[in-house]
Amino acid sequence: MSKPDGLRNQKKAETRQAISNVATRLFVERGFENVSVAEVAREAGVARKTVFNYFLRKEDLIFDREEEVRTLVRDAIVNRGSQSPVHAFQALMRTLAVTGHPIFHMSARPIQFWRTVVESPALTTYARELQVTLANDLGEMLADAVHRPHADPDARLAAAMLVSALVVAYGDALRAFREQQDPEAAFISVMERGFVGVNATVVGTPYA
Amino acid sequence: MSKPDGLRNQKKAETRQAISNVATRLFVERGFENVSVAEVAREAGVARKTVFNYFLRKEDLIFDREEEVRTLVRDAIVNRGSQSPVHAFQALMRTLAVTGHPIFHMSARPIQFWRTVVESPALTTYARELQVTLANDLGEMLADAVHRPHADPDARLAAAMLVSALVVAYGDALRAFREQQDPEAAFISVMERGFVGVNATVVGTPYA
DNA sequence: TAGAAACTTACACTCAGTGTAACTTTTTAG
DNA sequence: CTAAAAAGTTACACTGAGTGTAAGTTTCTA
Repeated sequence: MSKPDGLRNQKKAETRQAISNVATRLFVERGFENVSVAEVAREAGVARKTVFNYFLRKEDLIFDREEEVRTLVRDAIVNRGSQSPVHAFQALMRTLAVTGHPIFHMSARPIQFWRTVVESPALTTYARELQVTLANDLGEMLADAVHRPHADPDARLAAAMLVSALVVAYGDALRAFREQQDPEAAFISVMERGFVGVNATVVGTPYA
Repeated sequence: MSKPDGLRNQKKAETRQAISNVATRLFVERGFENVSVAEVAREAGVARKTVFNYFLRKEDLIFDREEEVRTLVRDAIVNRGSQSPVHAFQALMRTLAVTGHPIFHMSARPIQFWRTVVESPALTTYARELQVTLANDLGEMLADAVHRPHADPDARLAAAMLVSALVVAYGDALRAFREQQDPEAAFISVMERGFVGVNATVVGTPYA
C-alpha cells in the first residue's frame, strides 16, 4: 500500500515539493496570471515539461490539499457513532471552525493565499471546481453511510446545501476579517443558519 | 436606450448570430474541444480575430441566454406583490417547471445541447460559473427587495441554497430523463424538498 | 555490473487569446 | 454627392498553456 521508499521516490517527492513551493511563492508574490509555467520551471531548476509531468494543470501547482479535506470528512462520517451522518458532518465543521484547523485558512497568515486565489479568475474558478468535487464526494459518503445508492437525490441535495452554506459562511468570514470584525463569529453564525435549513431539508430521510 | 438600427448594427447582429449558430452546430455535432475557433471562423466565412471581437471566450459562442434568466428573476421579485422575495422566486421556479419554459431545457430537444455541455469539461466549468453569477445576482436582488445591503449574509445564504437546490433538482431531472422516468416530477420533488430547507433557513429574516 | 525501468529533457506542435496596424465599409456633414 | 471620420474586419505576429515523442540520464534489479 505504501511506497517502497527508494532514492527515486524520495527525489520525486522532493522535486514535486520544490516545484510547488517555488510556484506558490511566485504566485503569491506576483499574481497567478503574471507568472508563466516556464518561469516556475526555470526558478525550480527543471524543464518546463517536468512541471507538467508532476502537475496536470498550472492551477494544481498551488492547490494541493483537497485530499486532506476529503479524509477528514470521510473519517468523521465513518466514525460517527450513533449520530446521523449529516450531524456528524456538521459537528466536524463546528470543531474545525473552533480549533482553527489550517484547512479553513481563517487566520491572518493564509489570508494572503486566499487573496491570491480571489484575485485570479483562473484560481477562483478552480477553487469552485474543488468545491463541487467536495459536494459530490460528500453526497456519496452520506449515501454510503445509510446504504443508499450514490446518486440518491436526498444525499446530493443535503451535500450541496451543506457545502453552499459553508462557502457562504467562509465568504462572510473573509468579509468580517477585512472589516476588522471577528471572522470566526461570522463564520459560525452563517454556518449555523445554513445548518438549520439543511436539517429541515433532510427531515424524514435517513440522513437526519 | 435601444440601438439606432442602421445598416451597420443590423449587419453586426447578423454576423454575431451567424457565428454563434455555426459554432453551436459544430460543437453539438463534434464536441466542444474537437472544434477550434479557427474552424468556426472558416465555416462562418469570417476572420478568426472577428470571432474574438464578438465573443470574449470560446465558451461564449454557445452560452448566450444568461441575461434572459436574470430578467425573468428580477421581474418576478420586483413584481412580487405582497409575497416575500424568496417566495416570489420559488413561485417563479414552480411556474417555469410546469410551463416547460425553454430556459429549463427539460424537454427532449435541448437534451442534446446539455449533453454537449456535460461532455465538455470546459463548458461544464463555464456553466458553473454562470450558476455562481446567478446566485450572486439573486442574492443582491433579494437584499434589494427588502432594502438591505448587497452583502447581507442572509440574502447570500438564501440565494446560494436556492440555486444549489435548483441545480441538484435539474441534475436529478436529467437522470430521470436518461432512465426513462418523468424528469418534471423528479425536478419538482427535489426542488420542493430544497425549498423546505431554504424556508427554514430564512425564518426570522425579512426574506421569509 | 549490465540491462531494464523510470524519469527528465529538448523539441516541435496545437490552440486560445491579445495587440497592432492596414484595409474596407458605413455613417455623417458640408 | 462626396470626402472625411467612425466603426468594423482582417492579416500578422506574438504569448502562454498544454501534449506527444524520442533521445538522454538516473535509479533500480538481478
